[in-house]
Parts: sequence; C-alpha cells; structure tokens
Amino acid sequence: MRMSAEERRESVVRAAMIEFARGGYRGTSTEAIARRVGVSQPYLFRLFPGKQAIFEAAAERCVEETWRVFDEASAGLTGEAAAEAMSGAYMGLVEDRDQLMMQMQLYVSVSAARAAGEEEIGESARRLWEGLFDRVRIRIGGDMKDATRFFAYGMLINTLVALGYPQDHRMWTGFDGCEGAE
Amino acid sequence: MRMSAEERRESVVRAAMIEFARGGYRGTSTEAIARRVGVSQPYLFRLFPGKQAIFEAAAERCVEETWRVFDEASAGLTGEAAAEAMSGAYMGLVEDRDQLMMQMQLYVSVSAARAAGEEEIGESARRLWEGLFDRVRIRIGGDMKDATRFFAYGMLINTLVALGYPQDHRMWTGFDGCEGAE
DNA sequence: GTAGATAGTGATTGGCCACTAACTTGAGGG
DNA sequence: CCCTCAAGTTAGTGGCCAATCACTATCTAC
Repeated sequence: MRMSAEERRESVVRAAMIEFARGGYRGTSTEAIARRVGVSQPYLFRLFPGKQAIFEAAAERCVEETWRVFDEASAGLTGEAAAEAMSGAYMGLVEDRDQLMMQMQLYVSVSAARAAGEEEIGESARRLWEGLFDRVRIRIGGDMKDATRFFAYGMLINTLVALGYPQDHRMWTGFDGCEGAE
Repeated sequence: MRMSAEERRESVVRAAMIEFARGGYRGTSTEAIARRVGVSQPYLFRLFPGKQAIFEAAAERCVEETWRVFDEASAGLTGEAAAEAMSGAYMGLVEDRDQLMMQMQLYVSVSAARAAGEEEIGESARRLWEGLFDRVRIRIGGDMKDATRFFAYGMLINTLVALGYPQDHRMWTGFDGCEGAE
C-alpha cells in the first residue's frame, strides 16, 4: 500500500492517462484520478502542483510510449520497411483506445489553452510533437513528405477510433493495400 | 434586438460554434455563449432543451459548412481535379481556426460521451462523418482509398492547427507537391 | 385598446470541483 | 523505545455553472 512519492507519482501518471483519455481535461475530476490510483484526492496535490501538471505529465508519457511502440516495432529496420512495421504497430494500438485518445486530448487541450492565452503550453506540446515526428521521420528515411503521410494516416486512425468505428467497418477499408501508408 | 426564436437559434448556433471550438464542450459555459449572442444565459434554455443540444446543433452545422466549402470549391469538377480544389479550399480554412477546431471538439466529445456510456451520440456523429466522407468520395471519383487519403491529410491539418503551427513552419512543408493529397 | 402570444430577463439554487489546512499513521535508525 | 520524517487522510472552502422559476416587455390581431 504505502509507496515512495516517486512510485506514487508514477501510478498517478498511469491513472491520469486513462482518465484524461476518456474524459478530456475539463471532463476529468482529480477525484476520479485519485480513485483509480487508490489514494485520497487531496494527496494528488502533494505529488503534483496542480491538475494541469498531472495532465502535462500524462501527455508527455503518452508521447514517449508511442515512440517506444514505434521504436520496438521497427528495431533494425529503415525506410519503407520501418514505415510498414510502425504502421502495423500503430494499428495494433487501436485495440486500447486510451493511448490514442490521450493523444487527441493533448491536441485539443493545447488548442483550448492557446485560446485562453496560455502559449507556453502550446510550445511544450509542439516540442513533444516534433520530437516524435522527427524520430519517426529519421527512422523511415528522413523524407519530409513520407513522414507527413505517415502522420496523416495516424491522425485519421485517431479520429476513427474517437468516433468508435469497429475495425471491420467499411471506414477502415481505405487503408488496405495503401502500401507504406499507415 | 428582438428576433424570432428561429433567428435567435441561428445566432446561438453560430456563437456556439466559436465558443465550443475554443473551449471544448466542458470548457465552454452557457454563459459564454449567451454573452456572445447578446442574450441572457437562461434564455438559451428556452431555445434549446440543454447544453448538449446546443453542442449537437453546432457540430452538425460545422459539418454542413465544411461540405459547403468543398462543394463550392469543386463545383463542376470530378476526380483528381476535384480533390485538388477541395484540398486547396480546406487549406484556406486554416485561417479561421474555429471551423477546424469545432471538428476536433466533435470527435473528442463523442469519444468522451461514448466512454460515459452514451452511445447514441456516437451514432449521430458517425452519420455526420459518413455523410461528409461519402459526398467527398463520390466527388473525387468514388474510390475508397483516395477518399481515405484525402481525409487523412485533413485530420493532420486539424492537428497542426490545434498545435498552433503557423503556415510557414517546416511542419507544413510535407504537404507541398503532395499532389492530390490535401 | 386590449387580449393573447411570443421574446426576453433577474434572481436563485443545488451540485460539483480544484485546492488548502490541519491532523494521523507508520516505518526505520540511534 | 521513541523520535523523526515522509506518506497519507478527513474536513472544509470558495468559485463556477447548468438549469429552473417567476417575472417583464413587446408585438400582433381584432
């Protein structure tokens, strides 16, 4: 039960990824996160300065994990082969909605923060995006257009998952045989 | 000042599109919408049964407007030419963030509603999506893969706009010369 | 001009939620 | 054994917000 603060923070980040993925930033209460962790709600504020900090940690972790998935799937590969391997791995993520939805929540939350005048959040989110984008780009050969195409199909996948299309729906048929494209 | 209920509803929908686009569903107060309309907050509940109904009306309008933009841009064209025309038109929308962000808010809000067990919302959102998707698909020749590619690049555009990339940023260079791809 | 309908407001409320403060519990070392 | 310090809790607060209710103002038709 009793853990070090560092271990607790880790489990808070994991719980936050799930809750924020499902409810969005405003739609997720710190109470819900605490309940999932199995800890009292006020204790979260000992571990993090505020709700926003929890969200940022979850967002960063989400992007890291996405890269980890890409990296493992494409280990030792380059170019077209790497792109195909990563595409397949991303398709596998469709199974656990939470990972993909947390990404979406990051994007729209950044947009809301920017609309509210908090531009620093936008900057840190763009750093995360570019970090992932460039690592993928290098892995598949360095071409900007190839990387753009890769991420374009990725964003469409996120959208179809958000809308709740099952994997055997016709909306997914446009991906078949779309070689190299996610 | 004084308008018919129908005219008021119309202006509420317009205001709601802007506010929801910037704040998301949970992050937008009915007070903010009412203020933008220039009407008292309680009056919104005379015009609509609740906040959710306002959001749904705004979402539907948003998709309609997107099709209108595509339709006008590609009038009289088909196939590749139509795709290019619509791509250009969508790129033009990057200027007014609100239209694109309202789309994103629709997708993540549906996801949240689904996570909360309200599946009917998902169904109506999928109807909107498929309506737009199929109209575009027909216009560009009927091929599923072409339509999928078109929307993939569209979703990436939405993401880059959400993250706040200016149009001259390197993140947009992968679109150049990507013929037919949005 | 007045009666009925339609447009619109002010005051309020009950619930939720991020965050704070003050207190309690428990493990390890001297 | 008890002291200390970190882990964790209970109770509470102030602010916000969707929704309701009772009311006022304005238009239209006769």
